[in-house]
Amino acid sequence: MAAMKKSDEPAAERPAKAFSSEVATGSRKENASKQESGAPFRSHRNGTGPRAADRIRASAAELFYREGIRAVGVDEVVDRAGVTKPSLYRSFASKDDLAAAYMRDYEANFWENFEKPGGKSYADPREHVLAYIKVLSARAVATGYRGCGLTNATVEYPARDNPARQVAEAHKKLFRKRLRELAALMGARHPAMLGDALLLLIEGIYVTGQQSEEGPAQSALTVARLLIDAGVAKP
Amino acid sequence: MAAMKKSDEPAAERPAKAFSSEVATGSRKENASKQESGAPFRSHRNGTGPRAADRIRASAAELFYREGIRAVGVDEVVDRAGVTKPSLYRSFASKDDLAAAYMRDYEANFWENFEKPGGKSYADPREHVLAYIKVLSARAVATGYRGCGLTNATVEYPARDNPARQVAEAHKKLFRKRLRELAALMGARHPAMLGDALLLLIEGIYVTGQQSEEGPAQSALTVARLLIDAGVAKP
DNA sequence: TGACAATGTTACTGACCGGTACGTATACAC
DNA sequence: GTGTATACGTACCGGTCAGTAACATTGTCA
Repeated sequence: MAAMKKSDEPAAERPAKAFSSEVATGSRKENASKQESGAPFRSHRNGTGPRAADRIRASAAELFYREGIRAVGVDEVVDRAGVTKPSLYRSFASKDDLAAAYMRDYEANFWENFEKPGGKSYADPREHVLAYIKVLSARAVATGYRGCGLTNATVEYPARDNPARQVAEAHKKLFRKRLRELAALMGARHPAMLGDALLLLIEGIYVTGQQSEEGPAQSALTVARLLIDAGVAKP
Repeated sequence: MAAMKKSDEPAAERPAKAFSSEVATGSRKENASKQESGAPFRSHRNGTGPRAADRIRASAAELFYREGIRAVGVDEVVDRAGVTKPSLYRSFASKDDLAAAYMRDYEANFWENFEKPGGKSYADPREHVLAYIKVLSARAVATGYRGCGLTNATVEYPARDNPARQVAEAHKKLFRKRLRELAALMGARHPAMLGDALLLLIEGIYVTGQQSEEGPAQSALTVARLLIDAGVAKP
């Protein structure tokens, strides 16, 4: 029932380029053709190419992110992964369990993106946060942006006991804490409030970014600067 | 195919107390019991109680808002409405069409709530926006809050051609325009930017409000004041 | 009273969905 | 080589879903 295999491969936060899966030896390229028939995945585990479970994770990551979890059936996931349904249910107890694994992978990837926005580390917390928001808001106004997978999951699954939602909820709690921490490091007069302000702004970017291109995310960086400057200024 | 009956009864924005439907003569009370069997709705249109289509709208509004559109089947909608499936399909071409109607109803209700927050009109645009955010953020930290139905629909339906999404997208465009307008009336130096800042904040409230109670929405009113004051101040 | 509009009743369809029973191929141990 | 564990596929199941067909029933209004 509660199998819960451990995550070792982060899911995609950016829409395209989802497949990665550097777990197994091989490094087969997998361009996003709806149903690759050329170069069929050699079955029965012969050393080249990722295992079924990893292919499923990658397939689920891409499909769940782009179309939503509820909208995607397990058949579509396994088809895209080039495996069969029993392979899915050997590694995951249920679709809900797969969705939870997707959430964990997504979260791991999120923290990479957040802690090193644009691939760079930042010593200054202010520059750190602004860099993240800059990268984020650029992505958010691009075509096909679908927001934060974790946020979207809380919208798709309002029930508290849903496994995917639980991962997402826990993450959001952590994220809030981290932002407050960074606000404190900035020297904010009210770190909790500045952290919350930044969180509201960031979640606003996530969600408006998928409502339309040319959305309000354009203004986000300026707003973030304003919030931070107002929050750390001497009274 | 594209029937699209006109809306005349707004959907609920607050979670509880969804049924209203003042269209027909009667005003039967409808407390939210999962499957009211007492006082069965007198069928065949006898003058008391709302028509089938209205009951369906009300039922859909409550269920779609609380559980999400995809999560609710048409059977559940008609069961709760106390009508039968053919009645649904006599008034709505498809579930998608019903969802679009739900969106239109929701939007009508939204504008009422937005233009008269707490039931009051405001001459001062600053007080107007702040009043809305005050009412909103209070609701957003309450148990069972589910955010904005229109926003949620854009998350549930990423495909641009989905009828419900189209209503939601159009609404968000209008809402952005309205906020920029109010920002201009406040005397903002950059009305477009202040409007966007407020939009990002409000959408942030919607979405974080359903992630947890005690969320960052607590700080929203203070943040809004800060944004407005910074945006209208003399340079 | 009779036509009509609105609704209910029953039963059905075909597609899809999550999930599984069971057989099969490969790799490795000995 | 044979045994065994592992990784995978084939084929299927029962349930649910959106949507429909055909007909019965009731109230309204002319």
